[in-house]
Parts: sequence; C-alpha cells; structure tokens
Amino acid sequence: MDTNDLPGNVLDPNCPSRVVFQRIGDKWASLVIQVLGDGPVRFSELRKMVNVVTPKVLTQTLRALERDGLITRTVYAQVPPRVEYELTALGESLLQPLTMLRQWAESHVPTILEARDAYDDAQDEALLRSPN
Amino acid sequence: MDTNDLPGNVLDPNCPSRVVFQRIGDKWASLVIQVLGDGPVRFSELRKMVNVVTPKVLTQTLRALERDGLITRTVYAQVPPRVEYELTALGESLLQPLTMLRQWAESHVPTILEARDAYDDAQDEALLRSPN
DNA sequence: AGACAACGGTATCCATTGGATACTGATAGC
DNA sequence: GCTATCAGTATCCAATGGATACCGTTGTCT
Repeated sequence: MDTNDLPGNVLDPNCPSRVVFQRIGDKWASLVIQVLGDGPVRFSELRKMVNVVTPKVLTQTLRALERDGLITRTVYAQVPPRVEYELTALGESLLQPLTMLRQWAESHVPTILEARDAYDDAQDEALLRSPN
Repeated sequence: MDTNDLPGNVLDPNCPSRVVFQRIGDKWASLVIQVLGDGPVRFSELRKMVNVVTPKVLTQTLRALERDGLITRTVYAQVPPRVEYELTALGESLLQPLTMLRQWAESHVPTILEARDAYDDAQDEALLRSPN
C-alpha cells in the first residue's frame, strides 16, 4: 500500500492538507474566522462573542491564525489600547467552505443529537445487564 | 447584544453547530471520515492509513463517531477478530463539505506555509532587536 | 503439547494542552 | 491620587493526547 499515490492525500502526515485540518480543528479558530466574516473585531468584542473563551486561549488562537496569514492584527496607538483583528483575503476565502460545513451542521445536528441519545441509552442498558 | 438572534449562530455555546465543529475539530475524526469515504475499513488498516495514531486515541475517535451516528462498527465473529468501520448515510453526507474544505486546503496550503515562514522570520528578528 | 502469530483493542504512565483566576501597564477622567 | 478601560500575561491545576506494554481468543507450526 502506498498512500503517497493518492491524489492530495490527507493521510500522509506530511500532506499539507493536515495543516488546514489542524487549524480548523482548533476548537476556537473556525469560530473566530466566522465571527470575523462580518468585518474587523477587537479583542474584547471577540471574547464576548465567542462565549466563553479565556483570554489566554483566545490570544493563542489569534496568534496562530495570524501566523498562518488568515487574519491581521492591527494595533491602534491609543489608551486604553485598541487592537483589531480582521480577515485577510486568504482568510475570507476560507469563509465559503466553512459556511458549507456550518450549513451541513445546522441541518444535521438534530439527527446527531438523536443518535447520541440512542447510543447513550444503549450503553446504560448494557451496563445494567453486565456484571458490575 | 443578543447573540441568540443571529440565524444559526455558531457563537452561542448552546448552538448545535458547535457540536459539529467539535467533531470536525477532533484531530483525527475528519481524517477517519475521509478514509472511510472509499468503503468499510477495519481497525488495523485504519491505523496504518492514518499514520500515525495510537490505538487508544483511534478507539476514542471511532467511538465518538459511532456515538454521533456517523459510522457503524461491525464485529465479525472470527478469530483473529475482524471489526469493520463504515460510514452511515449521515457520515457520507458529511463527505461533501469535508471535501470542499480539503480542496481549499490543497490549493491554499502553500500560501499558508509561506505566511508561516515569514511570520517566524519576523519573530526571530524581533527577538534579536529586543533586550534579551 | 507448547510456542507463536494475528487482531482489536485496554491499561498505565507521562507530556502537552486547555482553562480558571489573578494580575500588569499605560493613561484619561474624576 | 484613585479608578476605570483594554489587551493582554502569569500562574496554577485539570483534562487531553500519546507512547508503550499488555490481554484474550484461537489457528498454525514444530
């Protein structure tokens, strides 16, 4: 088996696609990007909108997104400070696939939640029958 | 500000969309789903294909996907055991948005990697200039 | 008969990450 | 002075992720 032959192989750890799934995979990153879809937002606003993320984690997320060229960080020389985060063109281009995913989410989440309940119930029953 | 008014609001922690982003966000889940796109795969194969995931973590991932009704787990009464994982209809429906994301990934990853290098270089220089 | 191999996991342990809480630095307004 | 605002750090602890070792079942080999 040679996984390297598959076109655009997500499976190869060296495959660049993983880079993206790492970023999207980040618990907050995709949320932040979607929030920024409506225009620049400053740190404290972001913190309120993405309830509820701690400042440390939000900073980490934003730095990572900035590093990947998906957002820009603009500091205005004011007091109290004002820092705005904004999507780059690259970041905006990610908006569309992300939206598709969100649409899938919105239409299928009820099914997922049902499946979860069913699964958990089945587990509970199995527990009752087993020698515990 | 009332975030609940936004349609299909990903920002509300109670919003079901987060459920999905949690799942996709899982480091291995989206990879597994894409692997299963070509048909049922057994545990050890999956392990080889998604290099390199430890058995514990793969099991956790698979259980979570099963719980959410995205895959099924079929045990064949054989020795040595044979367990196959397969996408459900729901899981298959997720394939398309995931593919869009992967396509985005494949076309933009070079840009991201460049951005990373540039960012890291800038950081290094900043370090040199600062009083360390 | 005994040893070994195949498969699908668990069990155990440790490193890394995530999150809660408290705190800082600069300055404008009172 | 004292306080408030904003954008973060610093510190600490809990949860997660990952490496490694091990288990149970049974067929095959010797």
